Amino acid sequence: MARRFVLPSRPALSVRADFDADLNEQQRAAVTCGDGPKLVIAGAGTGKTRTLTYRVAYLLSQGVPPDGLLLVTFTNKAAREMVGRVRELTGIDGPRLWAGTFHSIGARLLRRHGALFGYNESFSILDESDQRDVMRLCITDVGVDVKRRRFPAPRLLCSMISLSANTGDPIDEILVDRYPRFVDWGQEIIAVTTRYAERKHAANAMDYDDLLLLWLRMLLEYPELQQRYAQQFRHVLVDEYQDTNRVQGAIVEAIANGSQNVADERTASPSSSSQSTLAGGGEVPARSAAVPGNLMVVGDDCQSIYAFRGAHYENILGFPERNPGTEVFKLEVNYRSTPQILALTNDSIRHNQGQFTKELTAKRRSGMLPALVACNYPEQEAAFVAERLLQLRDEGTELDRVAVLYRAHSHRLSLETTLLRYDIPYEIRGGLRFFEQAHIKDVTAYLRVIANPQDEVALRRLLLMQPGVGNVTAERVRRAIGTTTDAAALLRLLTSPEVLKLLRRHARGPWAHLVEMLTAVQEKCDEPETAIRTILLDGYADYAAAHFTNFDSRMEDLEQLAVFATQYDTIASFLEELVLLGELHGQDVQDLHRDEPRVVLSTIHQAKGLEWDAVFLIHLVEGAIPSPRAIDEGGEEEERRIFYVGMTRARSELYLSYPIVRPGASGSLLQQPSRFVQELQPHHVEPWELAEAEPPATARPPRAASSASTGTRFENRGSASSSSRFSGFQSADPERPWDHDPNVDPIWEPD
DNA sequence: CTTCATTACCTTTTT
DNA sequence: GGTAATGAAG
Repeated sequence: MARRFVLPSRPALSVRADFDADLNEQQRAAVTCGDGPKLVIAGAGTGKTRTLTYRVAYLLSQGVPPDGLLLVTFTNKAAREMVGRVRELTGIDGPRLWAGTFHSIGARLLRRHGALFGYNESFSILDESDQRDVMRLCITDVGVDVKRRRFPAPRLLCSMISLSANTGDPIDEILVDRYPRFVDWGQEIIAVTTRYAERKHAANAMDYDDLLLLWLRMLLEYPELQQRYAQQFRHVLVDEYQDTNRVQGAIVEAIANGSQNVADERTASPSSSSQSTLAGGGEVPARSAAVPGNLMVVGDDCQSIYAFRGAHYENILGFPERNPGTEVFKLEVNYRSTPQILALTNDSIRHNQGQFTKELTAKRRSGMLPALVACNYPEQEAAFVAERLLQLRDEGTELDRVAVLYRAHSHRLSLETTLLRYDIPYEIRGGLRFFEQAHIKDVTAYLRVIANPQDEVALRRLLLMQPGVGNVTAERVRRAIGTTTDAAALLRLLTSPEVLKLLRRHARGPWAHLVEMLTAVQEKCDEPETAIRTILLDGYADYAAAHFTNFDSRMEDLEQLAVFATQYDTIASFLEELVLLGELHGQDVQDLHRDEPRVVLSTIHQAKGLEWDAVFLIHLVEGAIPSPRAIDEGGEEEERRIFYVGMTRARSELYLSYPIVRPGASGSLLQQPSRFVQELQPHHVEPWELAEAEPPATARPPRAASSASTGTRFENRGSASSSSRFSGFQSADPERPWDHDPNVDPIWEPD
């Protein structure tokens, strides 16, 4: 028997947090509760983040060591902010908290334990376009007779696989449910996806889903690891739990309940249960919930908007049943929005069934009624937003405290051109990601090949950039090289006679240059910034000049990439951040230059968790929201939740607008306002009437407007800011958007 | 074999 | 506007 050694309990930290003064009663209850499973239902604007950070601070103050906490957030940015806040509250200098997204924590653990699944610690992480590249190769590998009938595009195949991974349903089931038109291709699709897994594995590369799946497999198939992490992470906290999927739910429950489950897992043969589960899909096994651990999940079922990527609404709804003894906390005091906005959002979400009952009450003072603005055309809607933005700025609301939100990226197009015309500075969130642009991927491909010499995707990218090298040569080179885990060995292979003889004569000069560049990068593998600058100076700048029309802006991007890279000590850590941290645009890079306040343009999805003084929700028409394609996925209720999330971002002013006419090539279509707008009780909103000022004599009177231009201005009747008037469109460019389409008939009549 | 041009098809939301 | 598949010229 081992000797018994008792560790003294750690001294409590000097915590600056005032748990009495800083929190309301509901928050304090959640922050200071004891052990066991906890579900915190935190309505929009009720101080969810505050509660979570104070909970962490509280646990630390109770002597829980920093690395005994696992804090899972929805974005890495949120994790950084929370850790910073905890640092302020506890006075701990850089607590070694495990905080991050599921994906980044998964990556961190798999760097350590990936060998269990045949990966080494320098595995690459594939983004979506990498996945598509691999998938395209797999289709040719399998030799699908694409001509016979339309075979799903690589992009579709990737989303099938991803959906299968995140829901746990096997591919053929996914086909039947979501892609019935491809059911006939079932055999081939399975062959291709199998090949995809092989290629990925051979490249020592994981995709996003692997970071979750392999993490879960690690816990389920290796009970000693499960036990180890269950003992280390005595407290698991999960934010935005309503948007977790089955795999993520299983991961946290496996950790939180690991110490108890170990006995079960050992008796039940682990290989039989878990392998079948994960290899081919199938059910994620129901966790045996004998003695639940310290798992606190925080979320708002009303804000679950990620079903499209496998978010499992049941995770949060069924949490109390799955975890007996769950204590449920509710945060219902809203600090964000005015009572008027809250009344409207409560009214809207009431139309959903199946949710935890809660009624948010407002803490803030009374404000203006939310505005309901019917517009003729998208361009008029955009002009309204632009004019109102200028007014708000005049009234003292800076543009960076305002956001314009929409359901889909495409809805912002007319707005963007209008803002340019008005010279209103704006910032777009999302859309194409920084690191997914071709020139960024080109440059990082050099780094990837050095960091992970097996990275076939990156190597292939480099090869195809070489003159005289195409698909066929690239594939031959890959075969000739085989697999190496050593960068130096790879460089030697690249210059070996076997490889060189595959090249055409005129390709050999550039080839030598490629190898030189890679060698230079290898020498700089501890200085990502220098490595990037070397690549740029040694040749990529020339390549870009020859291949891109907008050479200048691309080089600026790359310069910013180099600046960003200064934060990292190694190429490996730099690359990992880059892939997992999607949003580089907004915060980290561009703000270096312009510090002028800018209005934010964003999808509702990306606005999650944020707030602004004034929010415009635009394009609220049937066909846009709810999105027709979404009806058979998350369903109407999820779309209503998206609408709800959008509205609840607003602190003081909320504008709901919709264009009535959709101009099209073959004439114009009349559109209905979104059902979510129509179902609102009228007394919760104030209709604003748009009327256009008489145009300058030089311009032709707009046809559609002629019927509506009885008044020359709109008024926001009785609102707090009624002194300001909508001044019409005189300042607009003479080239008026509604003149573009002479086929448009004035089919809209004001009532 | 590579490269360029032309075609058809789609574009909800993202780590 | 963007990507993917196809065909034709060098």
